Amino acid sequence: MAEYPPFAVTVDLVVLTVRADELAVLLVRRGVPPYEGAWALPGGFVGADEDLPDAAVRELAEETGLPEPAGHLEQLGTYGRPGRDPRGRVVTVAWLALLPDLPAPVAGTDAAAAEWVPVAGLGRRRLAFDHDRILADGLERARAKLEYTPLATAFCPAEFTVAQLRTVYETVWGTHLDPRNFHRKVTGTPGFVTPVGRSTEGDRGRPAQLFRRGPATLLHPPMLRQQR
Amino acid sequence: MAEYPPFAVTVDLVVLTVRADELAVLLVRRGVPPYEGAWALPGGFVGADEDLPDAAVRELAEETGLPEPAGHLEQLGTYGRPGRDPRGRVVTVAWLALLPDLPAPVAGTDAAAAEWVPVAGLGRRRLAFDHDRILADGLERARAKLEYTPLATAFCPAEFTVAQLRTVYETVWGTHLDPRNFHRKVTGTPGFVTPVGRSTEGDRGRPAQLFRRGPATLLHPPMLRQQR
DNA sequence: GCGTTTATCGTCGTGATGACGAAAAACAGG
DNA sequence: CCTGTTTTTCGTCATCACGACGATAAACGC
Repeated sequence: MAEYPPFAVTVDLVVLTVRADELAVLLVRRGVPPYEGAWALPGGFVGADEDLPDAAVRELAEETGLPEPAGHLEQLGTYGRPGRDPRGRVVTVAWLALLPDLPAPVAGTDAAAAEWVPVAGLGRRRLAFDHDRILADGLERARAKLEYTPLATAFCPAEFTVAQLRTVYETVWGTHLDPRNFHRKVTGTPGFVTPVGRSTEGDRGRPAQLFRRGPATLLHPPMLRQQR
Repeated sequence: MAEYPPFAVTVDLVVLTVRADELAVLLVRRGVPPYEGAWALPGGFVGADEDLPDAAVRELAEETGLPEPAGHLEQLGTYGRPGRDPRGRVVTVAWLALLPDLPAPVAGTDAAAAEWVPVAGLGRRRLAFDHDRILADGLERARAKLEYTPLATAFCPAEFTVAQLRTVYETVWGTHLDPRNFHRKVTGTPGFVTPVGRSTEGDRGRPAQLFRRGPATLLHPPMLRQQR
């Protein structure tokens, strides 16, 4: 293998959650060069004998402090433009994680502290390396996948109401959805959600039925955002 | 960078086409160990100063013998399980290419000759490395993307008839579609196809209008396969 | 008891779709 | 020239999904 150019391989994570009616991404502030002091996606190098999904799960656990989160993790894409890392030829495998709002504070074992940053407020702020592009791709992937998969449930706790699920769609898409039509669509799509049998109490208004995510892996027909 | 484990990085291609009413994948027969004599996806190592898309385009051109094919190329996923290549730690970035049926014979510059192999006939035949899994992922991606993108046109020549496009869908999905409803759907979806103005001649039956692919990048609403 | 809030059920019109009929436009063969 | 065949293209109709609402149910605060 010595005749082939050597690469370093990293994993980077686009970790999204919905908290306080805002879509937020997990970012770290870099404490060492390059890009010292800049915001960046959490990530790290892949071990010599480590599988790629294992490296992503390990980094996710390190950054969120949770052993086995109930969310969703999928490969997003791989970025390897020469010069994207001034330290050398580094190819990064980016992953997209969708998590429920974590009650535990985010404090990784790394020196750099991680923070939830609302994506709406990122504006013109530049991330380190090519992480702007990776984040943009992750957001687009998440928004698109809500349409034809039940992945919005990954943003919710294990048991949730239809209104909570609707808030996820509205927050990720930045749109407003009719509560009645949304309710009909969610409860009418086979396998999307399954009723628990209990209801919420103590909130304002009529108690809502509690659901868990259903067995469906694809929504037929999909939940389309209106395009106008 | 010396403190981080070194990897070799390759690109592998899932190149699909529709020919003779069959979905076919471009495969090469390996001439050197490991997996000597086995079928494998075409691919190769990424250059020391080469971007990943450039490497994929280069390999595609080498294998198909065409400088700039009119098809579609997108990143499929990255596979890096330790042990997937007996020569060492190799991470491969897989790409999915959809091409029209090439009139030119496929003869790459590599020693190993490339061949179109119908995917239906692959059956229990094992490909080298983890290429079975990569091919399966590529097929699933292609089938899914026909639903909500106009990518079926990538399987067609620059000018095509509605019937040719329908054959693509039927071949990739393995289903039968009603010609009248398909015609209504294709011509009624804005931006899917644009009429050329001319028609076919010499074929059997009524001459068909010729179309080019339209400007749309997403199909709204999507062309759903019936699930029953 | 009453207003407020939220969840859930209905209704109605519209547009997309599956199933299918029918006409149009070419050709082959008598 | 006529007829049958093939394929494209246009219509029709019932059904279903969906957007835009109205209406009711079930909690709470006062």
